[in-house]
Amino acid sequence: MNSKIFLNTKFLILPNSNTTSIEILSELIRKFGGEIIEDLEDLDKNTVILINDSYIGDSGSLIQQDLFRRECHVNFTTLEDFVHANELQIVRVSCVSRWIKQGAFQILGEDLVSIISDTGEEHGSQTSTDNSITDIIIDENVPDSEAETEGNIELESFEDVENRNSMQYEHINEPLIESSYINLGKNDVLIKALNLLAKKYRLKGDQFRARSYTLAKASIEKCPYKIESGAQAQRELTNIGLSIAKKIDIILKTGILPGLEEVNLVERKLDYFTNCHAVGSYKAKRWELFKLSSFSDVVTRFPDDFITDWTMLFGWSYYEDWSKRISREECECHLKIVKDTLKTIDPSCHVELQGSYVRGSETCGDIDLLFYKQYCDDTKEIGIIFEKLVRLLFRKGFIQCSLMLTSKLQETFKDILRERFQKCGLKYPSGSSLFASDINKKYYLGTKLPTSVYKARDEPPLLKLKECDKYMSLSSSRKNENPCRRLDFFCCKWSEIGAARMQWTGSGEFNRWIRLLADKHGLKLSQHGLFTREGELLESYDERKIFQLLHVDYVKPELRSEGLWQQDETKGMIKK
DNA sequence: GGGCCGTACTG
DNA sequence: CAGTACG
DNA sequence: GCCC
Repeated sequence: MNSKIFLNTKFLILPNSNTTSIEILSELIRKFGGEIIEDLEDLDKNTVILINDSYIGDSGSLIQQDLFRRECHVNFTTLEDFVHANELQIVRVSCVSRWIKQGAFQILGEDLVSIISDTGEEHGSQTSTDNSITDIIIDENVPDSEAETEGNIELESFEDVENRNSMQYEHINEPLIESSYINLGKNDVLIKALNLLAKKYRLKGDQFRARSYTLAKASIEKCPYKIESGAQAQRELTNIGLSIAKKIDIILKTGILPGLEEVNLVERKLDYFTNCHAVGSYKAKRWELFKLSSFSDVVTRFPDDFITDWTMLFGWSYYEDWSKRISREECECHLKIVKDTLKTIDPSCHVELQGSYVRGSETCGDIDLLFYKQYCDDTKEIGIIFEKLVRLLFRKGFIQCSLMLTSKLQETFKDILRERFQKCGLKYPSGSSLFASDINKKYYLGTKLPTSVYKARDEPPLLKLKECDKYMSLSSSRKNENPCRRLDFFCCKWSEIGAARMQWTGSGEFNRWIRLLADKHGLKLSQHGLFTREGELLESYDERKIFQLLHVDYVKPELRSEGLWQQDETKGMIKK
């Protein structure tokens, strides 16, 4: 019944395609036969350029050009040339929903967008005057300043947000609604909305409100039937209260996710920053407050931030590589290399994969390795092995960078560090220590396999650096080279192997759930074991015993990923 | 109205 | 101590 | 924002 109205048509979405609603649109385009491209190399003469409506002014031309260029994930000038040479059509993204609705791919005159720079000159200065009155600025600031001045007592009601935003962005929201022809899963719209709300509050630094939305989302994900009303959800599911119930009603009624569209430029900036290692909501908020929107902005304005938190240099350098997923096979190759070198240092030291790998994930975000020695409860000993191991693996070219140092290792890595500092115009702080301890119980590393051992599939990163930040990038781009991976070393005492495996197997949500459960029993659980409130050890060696002491059936690692472990414990999901 | 996981490392 | 990170 |  779905005609392939976009068959043989490629679409390039600008300024970027990594916002949630654009992702949904992309799915739709693919579903109706179209192809979404990310790179200019894939452009052809029939490619249609889609422009996010929030960058299109009343007259149908591009507004906020300098911002647009900065947000652009492709080189805008190159694109412009190609567009002019091949007379490509440039259309507002909101047309997609109309095409699908009408079942015909037909571009009308009013859909077309002009991207021709009025001045023809370089971007940069021309924006300051006109933009103060453009709708973008207004859209962005009104909701936020309001929320701020309300002083956190009563947050803006959902209805308010809807009134502010739905008018302007109805066309963007529209395709999410009429799911008659969009075959989304039963509660997918709700799940997506709650996920966005969680993300929004996490970026704001409101971890608890964010967590509430995460838990509510989990409840709905596990709900086997379609939710018909907010009241029903509140009645039958846990972690859904009055406020979320109201939101559910609005979404069910209108299909809109009010106030959640990508139009919020502030959130997008925060998101760009916080996806860099060592940048959390605090730093991101501060930078955003100073109107910075790229790492190159930050390095000019607050160079000290990069000196004190130098690991950001590597977060920046590997921003794209570290957003890529890793195959299980590649995880095993990383383990083998570490294991082989470990053997030459201390053959009695063991190392094993943990994290999402042991939970059986198809792909992993990073690689977690747990080290221990039989009968050895001295983690210092392993800390010393770590240091040697890191040095050897760096010399072999496997380790690219370390986000944790000791005095010896600062010496080992000093050339790389100096190069990175200088690359972004900073002076290497040769007098100061970039480490706090001389024996670390864990290491965060960047590692890369030689292609002779394993070649990872060439996939686009999930996150892209802005054009102006790319000069620092060490990500593998399209070279015949593997991406750099995040690899973590952890260690544990032999006597704590059970509790440690529990911790490092995760998931994070599973850990929080079972620790909260321990707390309800008046106990405390950590990677060091299960303890009484007074600190008396109950169990740390035998993982199954820990489960027993908490009165829960053993949960297989495969069931410890988000949302899977409470299958026998329906109370967690459905109220009784 | 207070709690929301518990720990390691950095400055 | 706060901030960031790890599962 | 939810739960006790």
